[in-house]
Formats: sequence, C-alpha cells, structure tokens
Amino acid sequence: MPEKFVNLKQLSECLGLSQTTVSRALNGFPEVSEKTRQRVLAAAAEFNYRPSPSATSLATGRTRVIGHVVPLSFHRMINPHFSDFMGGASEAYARAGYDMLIRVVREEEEESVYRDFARRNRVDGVVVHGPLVDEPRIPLLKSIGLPFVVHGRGGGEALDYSWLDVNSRGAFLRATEFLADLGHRRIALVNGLETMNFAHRRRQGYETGLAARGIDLDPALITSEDMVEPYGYRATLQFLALPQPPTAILFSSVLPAMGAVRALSEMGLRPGSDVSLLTFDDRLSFLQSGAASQSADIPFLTAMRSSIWQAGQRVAEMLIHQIESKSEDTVQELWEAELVVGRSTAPCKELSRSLAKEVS
Amino acid sequence: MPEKFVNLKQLSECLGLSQTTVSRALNGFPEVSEKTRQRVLAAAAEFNYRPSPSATSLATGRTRVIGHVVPLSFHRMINPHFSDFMGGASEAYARAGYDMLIRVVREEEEESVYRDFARRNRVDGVVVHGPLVDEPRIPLLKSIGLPFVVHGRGGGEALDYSWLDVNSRGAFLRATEFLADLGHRRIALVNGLETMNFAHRRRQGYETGLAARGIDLDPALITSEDMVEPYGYRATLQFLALPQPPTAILFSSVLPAMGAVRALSEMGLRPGSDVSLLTFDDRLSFLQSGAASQSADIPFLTAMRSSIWQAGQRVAEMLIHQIESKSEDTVQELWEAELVVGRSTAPCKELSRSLAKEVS
DNA sequence: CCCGAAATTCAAAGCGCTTTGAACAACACA
DNA sequence: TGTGTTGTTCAAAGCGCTTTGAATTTCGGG
Repeated sequence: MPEKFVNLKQLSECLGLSQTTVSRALNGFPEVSEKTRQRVLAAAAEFNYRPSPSATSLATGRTRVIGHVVPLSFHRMINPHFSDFMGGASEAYARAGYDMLIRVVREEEEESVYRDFARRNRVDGVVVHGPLVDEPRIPLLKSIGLPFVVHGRGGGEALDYSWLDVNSRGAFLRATEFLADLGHRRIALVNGLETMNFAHRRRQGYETGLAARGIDLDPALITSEDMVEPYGYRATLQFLALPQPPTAILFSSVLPAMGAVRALSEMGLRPGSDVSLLTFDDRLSFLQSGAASQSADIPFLTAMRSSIWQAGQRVAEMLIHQIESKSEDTVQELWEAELVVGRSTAPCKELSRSLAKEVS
Repeated sequence: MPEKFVNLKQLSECLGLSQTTVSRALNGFPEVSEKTRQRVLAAAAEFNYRPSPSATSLATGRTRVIGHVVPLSFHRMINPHFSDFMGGASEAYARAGYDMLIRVVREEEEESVYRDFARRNRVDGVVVHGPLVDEPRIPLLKSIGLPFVVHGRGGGEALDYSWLDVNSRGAFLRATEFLADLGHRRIALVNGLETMNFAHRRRQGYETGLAARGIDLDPALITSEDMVEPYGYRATLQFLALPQPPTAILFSSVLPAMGAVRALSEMGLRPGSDVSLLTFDDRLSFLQSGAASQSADIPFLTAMRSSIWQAGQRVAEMLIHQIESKSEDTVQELWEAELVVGRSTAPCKELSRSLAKEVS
C-alpha cells in the first residue's frame, strides 16, 4: 500500500493559508511573518511534506542534479580511477543536497546528449571527464551555456573555463630526475593512453626530465595503454626481455605497478634492489588499508601522490559553487603531487657496481 | 550564447495543429492519421524538438530514472565490486533509455530518502545493494510501493520480492570440498563482512564443506572484514604465523587474494606449491586483461567465477521490466558460480610427504 | 481617530507536458 | 436527405510548484 503524501495545496488548505505564503515560508523568503513561518514549518514536518522535484524544477528551471556523461567505448564506469573520483564527487553532492546522474552514451550521441541536458534542465551542470589532447566537448559546452567543470585540462592554450588538474608534467619531471639522481640511466615509462591529455603531459615531464639529466630517449622503453594491472605485468616482462633492460620503471598508476610487482616476483626479482619502481598514485581507496598502523609504515611503493577521490570532491564543489553563484567567472586549480619515497626505489645497481670497481 | 529550443506549444503552432495532436503523434498513439504523423515527425526533427523531462514527469508521474541509494558509511562507491556492478547496470539503463541516479546518504536518512523517492516520482525504481542478514529496506520498500530489485537476498525466508543472487553457499561448499579432496585439512577462510548476507552464506557453505569432509572448524582460521587488498595481506601473514598454519586459504574476493600473493611472495613462498589459494572471483573488469592471449592461458588463481558486471546488467533489466510491465509478480534468479582451476591450488604438501613416507 | 507606509497575505498566471471529453469531418448506409 | 459510425482533431483541465501584481492588514504619527 503506497504511502499518503500531501502536496502544497493540501498543506496550505490545512493551514488556512494560500499556497504562495506556504511556499514562501518554506523557502525562507523574508516577507512572511515569523509566527506564520513557524506554523507552516510545524505543519510541514507533521504531514511530512516534501515538494515534488519535477514540479519544482518545471517551475524554477533548476533540478539539483549534476550530470556525468560516460562514453560507452571508454568503459570508464569500470575503472577504479573513475569510480574513486565519482565517490568523492557524490559525497560532495550529498553534502550540498544534489544528486548525481549518470548517462552512458554511444560516442556519436555525446554531443546531442549535452544539448538535451542543457535544454530546459535535465541537469544543472556537468563534469567533463578525461579530456583529450584535442577536446571538442569544451567549446561545445561553452556554446550551449551549460555549466561545467573539467577534471583535467584540454590540450589547447585557451584555458578560459573551470578546471582542476594535477601538475602531471611537473610530477613526472621530478620523478624522472629523482630516478636519474639515483644513478639510473635506463628509465622506462609505462604510460596511460596518450590521447588523454594527462598522459600526454606526463610524457612531456618524463622527456624533459631525461633531457635535463642528459639521458637519451629510447622509444623501446615507452608504452602507452589503458592503466590496468595486466598491462603493467606484460610491459614489465617485455622490458626485462630487452637486450639492455631498464633499471627503473615509471608507472602511470598503481594498478600497472602492481602488475609489475607480480612480474618481478615471478622472475625472482625484488622491487627496489633489482629494479626500481616509481608510480603515480591516485590514492585509490580500495588499496588503502583501513588499519592505521600501515600508514605509519614506510610505504612499499615510491610514488607521486595525489588523491583522485579528493579531486572528485573538489570538482563537485567547484561546479556547485558555479551553479549557485551564477557567476560567469572561471576557476582553475592546479594541484601538486607529493613525492613520497618508499621501498621500491634504490640506487642503480649497475652504477654502484661500477663505482665499487672504481674504488677498489 | 544558449541554444534556442522549441517547446510543444511552439511546435504545434508552426504546424497549425493542437498540442494534443502533436503530442499524440510523437508518442505513437493510434488515433492520429499517418499523414499528420509524418508531418509532425519531420517538423520535430527539423526544429530538434525534445520534450522537457520535468514537464513530462510532472504530467505522467514517470521519470525514466533508476535510483541507487548509497549509505555514506559503506563507502561502496569506492569499492571495485560495487562500481563494476554499476557499470553493468548503467549500460543496461542506457540501452533502455533510462538514467542512473546516485544518492549518497547518511545511514539514518536512508529510510526517509526512499520515502522521498517514492513520493511523486523522483525515480521509477531502485536497486537494493548489499542486503544484510537482517534487511530492513525490503519490507520498507514493499510498504511504500516503490519498485525495486535486490542484488543478493535478505536473510529471512520470505523471498517474495525480485532478486538476483549468486549461490554463495553452494560455491563455497564446492570450493571447500575441492580443497579437502586435494588433501588439505587446515583450510582458512578470509571472508567478507559477515553482517552482509552473502558473506554469511559463504561461511555456511564453508562450514558445511568442512563438516562433509569430517574436518573440525578452527575459529583461528576464519576472518571477516571488508574485502580490500591489504586485508588479504594481513590475514595471510597472521595465518602463517600460527603454530599450525593453514595449507590452503579461501578468499571472498580477488582483492584480498592479491594481498595474499604479495604476502607469500615477501615470505618467499609460492602460491600453489607452498600454500593453496582459492578465491571467489567477481570478474572485476579492471583486472581482466584486454589481450585475448591471456584468457587462453591457464589462469593464475583457482576461482569460483561469476561476473558482477553481468549481474548489474541483469538486475537493471529486471527492474526496468518490472517498471514497464507494471506487473506485481516477482522474479528470482540464482546464478551458479563456475569453479575454474588455475595454478594457485595443488595437493597438500604435508599429505604428500606423509604419503611418500608411507610408501617408502 | 484617520492616513499613508510598511508588513503580510492572496488570487491567478505560468512552467511544458499529457489526457479527458467533446467537436468536427468524412463516409457508408438506409 | 438524414443517421449512425469511424476516424481525426481540438480546447481545456490538470500535474505541483513558483512568482507576479494586487489586496489586505497592521501600525506609528499627525
């Protein structure tokens, strides 16, 4: 048996007031006397009154819903980086009284979906995920006037929209130099898909780092794929089979880095002492231990850290602020990743060996 | 510059028809002549007409949105099992023209949120995640008359609602017997949280399996926690430190099983030959390799397999069917997990040793 | 005690769609 | 020519809320 609900009309009849007054009392307008407001609030609570979202949004044009459009081909939903981001965002939405709407679309529908969203408010705004080096969604959204915040940046120089990004270039530059300073000369890069702008920037940082330390780029030491565990496993095995294997490997995510750990363990090699591993770490929640003791420990993997969960939270906040302030001005945030040294990096063995030789 | 859109009124004025006729032509009602329908369809396409979702849902009471309520405390969003399920569901929604709505709530709000959802349609139905042994949401949803499908089952015997579940009991029974038949007498269980009904059933299967093979239950060999990687790592180290360590370990998910692999590798032990590992495998997408070659291989972990992604898809389909058919009858599906033998299980060493002794 | 301003309250229109009940046209039949 | 039928179209009401512009009440001061 479905529950009984009162609507605004019934509520106002019970109170002997007009719908106008009741609506205003509920929405905190100033032109209603305090006495009436209290009466209305009490009655609303008693009858458990809730306004109908569709009616409200039809009347106001606002929905309190944020859209996330996910292209089918990317399968982003099933990617832990994506879902961690979404976890952070959804918590921020909850705090602000918003809902998250997810629409999976075929690539070619994407544009028309954004237009639909803009049309009399399916959502109040959208988050743009995983911008490409050349990102068409940004001009599109600007032209249709739908509020949006980008997680990452597009490739162009026109950054006149709101975004939040991690300084990928800087992080990979530092990481590369860090490894070079440990004596490594053959440093491999297990990158994400380089059509993604973030991966593109990571590569730039890596190349700049090598150049800064006078190391030649070796294309055989670079791979670019979707960041999953088996990818890291395969790439590592492949690198180790080279005539001149790398002594250090940089990873775009903890997932492929875990694959590398597996590969090394199968080959009887130890991370750190045998091959140095350094990874970008999005602080994926399901890999963090619940136990406090663990975090006090020296971490296993040396990593550039930046929480993607927090990024999701912040992007959501930025978008909600943009929507509610109705201001046209854009906000940009560039986060620095921290470089945390763990047990998976060590001075280059070959180098120490040759040093030892020199000394003796 | 925001785009221009036509609404139904403008469209019908252009056509010199009434809103009624246009609306009916668009929605495929029979009482409109074929000639007019074609004209209307053409005009709608030309002007790129899209009905306003809020207006439609205000008028019809249907929203084409499915709700997922996620308690904050569970942090399910950041759990790969959960997001894989959501990935499957969202694809099914997309195919049927539905959207997915996610609302993160504080535990104590949960009930009132469901009531709100039911109230004049915030959503057309909801999916119930992770039912507990004693699940209050089921009677609640039945009483408020909001369509729902449960992923899993509640603990009670009154199963008169729609659900889809994996036969956890059966799977863990088989797995336990399988290990016992390899000669293992000390089999540990790294279970999920046993307040969850699925974990409860897995434990039952495990206990039944032990009993069937005449093995006594040892509480020191059972743990119950959230299924993350570090949990498996810790649990394994803890087991191996026992005076009488287990020779085989059952895991509730690949994640803790991966932690176990890490632990073993650190101790210089090999899965299979030293300790047998057998895990429930939800076929988490981000752990599957994209390469076809890999799947032709013998898998590394011996596992009970059932795709949680497909479960999400199927649950979504069931719910949409329930909503669209408006029928009151419930549907239940119980899926069997397949037991796939990999390299992480082997006959019990101690047993072979004693057998060898006997022979000599 | 009355008047104008300020403080409250209200009736009604509108948001964009669906749907009811009636009107109208077309047609066959007597 | 009139009547009943069928096929098409329409005007208007309604979904539940917000908001405009007008009406009503309250109150301090002349």
